Amino acid sequence: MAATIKDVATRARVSTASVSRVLNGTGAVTELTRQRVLRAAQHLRYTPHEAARSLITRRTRTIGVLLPDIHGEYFSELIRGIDRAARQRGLQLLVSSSHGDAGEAALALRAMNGRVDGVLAMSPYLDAKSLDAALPSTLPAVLLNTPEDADRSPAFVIDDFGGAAAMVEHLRALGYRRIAHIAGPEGNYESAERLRGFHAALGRAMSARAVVVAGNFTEESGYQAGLQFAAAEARPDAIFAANDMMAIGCLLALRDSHVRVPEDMALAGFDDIPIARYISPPLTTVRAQITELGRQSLEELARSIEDRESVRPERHTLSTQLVIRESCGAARQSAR
Amino acid sequence: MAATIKDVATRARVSTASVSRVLNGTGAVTELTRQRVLRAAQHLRYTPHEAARSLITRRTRTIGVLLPDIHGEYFSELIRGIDRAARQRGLQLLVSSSHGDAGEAALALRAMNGRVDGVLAMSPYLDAKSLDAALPSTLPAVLLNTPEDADRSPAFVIDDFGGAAAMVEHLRALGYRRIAHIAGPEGNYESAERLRGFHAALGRAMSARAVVVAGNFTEESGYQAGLQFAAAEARPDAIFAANDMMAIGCLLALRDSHVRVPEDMALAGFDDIPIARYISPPLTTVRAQITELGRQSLEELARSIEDRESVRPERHTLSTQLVIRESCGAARQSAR
DNA sequence: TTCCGGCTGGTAAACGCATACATTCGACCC
DNA sequence: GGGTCGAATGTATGCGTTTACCAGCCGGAA
Repeated sequence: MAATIKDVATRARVSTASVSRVLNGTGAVTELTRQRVLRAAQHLRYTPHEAARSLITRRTRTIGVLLPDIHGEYFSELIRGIDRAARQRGLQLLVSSSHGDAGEAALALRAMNGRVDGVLAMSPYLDAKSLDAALPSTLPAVLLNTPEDADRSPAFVIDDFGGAAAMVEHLRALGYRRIAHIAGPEGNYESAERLRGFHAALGRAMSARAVVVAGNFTEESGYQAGLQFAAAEARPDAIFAANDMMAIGCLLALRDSHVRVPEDMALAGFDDIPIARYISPPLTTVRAQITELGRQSLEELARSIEDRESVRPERHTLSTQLVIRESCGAARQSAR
Repeated sequence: MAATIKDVATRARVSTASVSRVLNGTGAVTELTRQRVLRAAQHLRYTPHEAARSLITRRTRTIGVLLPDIHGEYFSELIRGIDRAARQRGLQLLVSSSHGDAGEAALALRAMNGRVDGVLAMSPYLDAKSLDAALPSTLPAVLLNTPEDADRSPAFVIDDFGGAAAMVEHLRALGYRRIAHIAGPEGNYESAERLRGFHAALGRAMSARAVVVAGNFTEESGYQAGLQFAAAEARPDAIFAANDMMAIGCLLALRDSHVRVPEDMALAGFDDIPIARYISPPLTTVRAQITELGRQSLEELARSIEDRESVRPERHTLSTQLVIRESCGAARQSAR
């Protein structure tokens, strides 16, 4: 059994109140008792029981993080941003991953109740309202890449539509006309937005006959799509994948099919994960500020925990940026 | 204010004890009261306060994870393994990253006290004994890649020595004689072991005149080392980097210096992070079972939480495997 | 009818801590 | 020397749960 505050009090021959006062630096104490308490605590290797503590202080200094996955470069970047900001503010992170449906997410949320001061939730498959509904209504939350506006929580989203549109315009400006798209998973908000941007930038005529292949954000699905494009009788001259991992899978398929990139076919991705600039040819892509997404949403959450009144359920959109490398045959640039 | 068990009890016109019994399925209750409680709980959207709960049950169903960093492919893989195993067992993860020194780590550990059932700690800079010392002595723990054996905690480590030695032997078998090493950071256990393996496999004579450049596991440090090798008057014919990220940085430097890999210089890494097979030439490296490291250590921790008696402070070593790709000029293989 | 035993369900204590409030004690002033 | 005031410390309550223990009730057996 670990030592409790009582043990320390007994050993220091003071009351538990004094121990608490010394250890938290609250209230006045004589130097003598201070020393006595400190010595006793040290001797017993006393560490306060945080659960008991937060029960009464109503503060946990912990943020719950709800993600659909935790693996891969995208989430690694996201968590990096969250983690940095959290560490800076001395907050802990209680993470929970893989939530296929609303039920699972609700379950995870329940497990967090009473153990976190707020929740950061990414639910590209779940609209904000049902997530809001699953949340204890008093718990501050910030939503990431969520379809609709929430009633009570701020949201941070990547400008998927704008980014995709910009990329397609870039491809058109380079002269590509038969532009195909590898879409992300069905029902995913970001997939949908990127697809919407793709169509919007193509314009009505091209959009109508544009080839869109279904993918699911994995390398493997990109590979399959790539094989399909390579074998097609009317090959596209450019492929825009809804994320970088699929673009990479596609690249490998094209390589295996002896289709040269960018000479025979241009290839572009989305996200600008670190790996994008290492492959060859370096991948032209859309930079999404993923780390920044994590950082800003945590900052906002921390703010709304400190001052619950100041919270407004606004929607913040993070801009994207075209990153032109070599996979689309545009002017050569250094990959570094 | 969120609803408490009392509110539910009041609304259902029963005692809190009955509510607890219904919700936890413990103890006998009439179907009538069961329905009443369930309805009241649902109406109030009641969710138990986990902190209060774990205070009395002495169970948190949460694992504390202490890592030096949380970012990059290596840790992403590690967390993936941990997360999978945790999810399977219904455990939550309280993560804490970036612990430069023992003091910081101890602080993080304190913040976890009373909120976790056990701790998974990776401290390549910290020996097990001082970590053990910082831990509340009753808290089960499992150590990752730790220098020494712990007195009371099991440890899981990668066979860094064996892996490095195998790689160097492979390079020697290919005919390389001037083999250089880019070492990991000073004081890091894995760096030291990999360096030790490097020297051991070279044998006394070659080892004595082998060039070792200091790095710190980052791409940038690998890049700097690469520049250095390219400019050296007596160029090495092969470079073995202590991890893949440095190998990649080195590769970029060599490319910038117009040194061809593997024709002019062979290059090998360590870890086999996902990116290793995407770069060109695909990187010959040592596969470390990082995901497995995470999985197994979590499993062991979960076991020792369930049955504290069964714990023995054993040291488990995970084997490594040579992954031969193209960066060392060995027989060409498919990168997929 | 009486008594006993098994279900139900309530009462209250405990988990470890912070803190409002009460108490004590010494110093200081008149 | 008595009174006042403030600092130091102790006492006790409550945070939201679970659970040991006990009381009541009902049915069945004698």
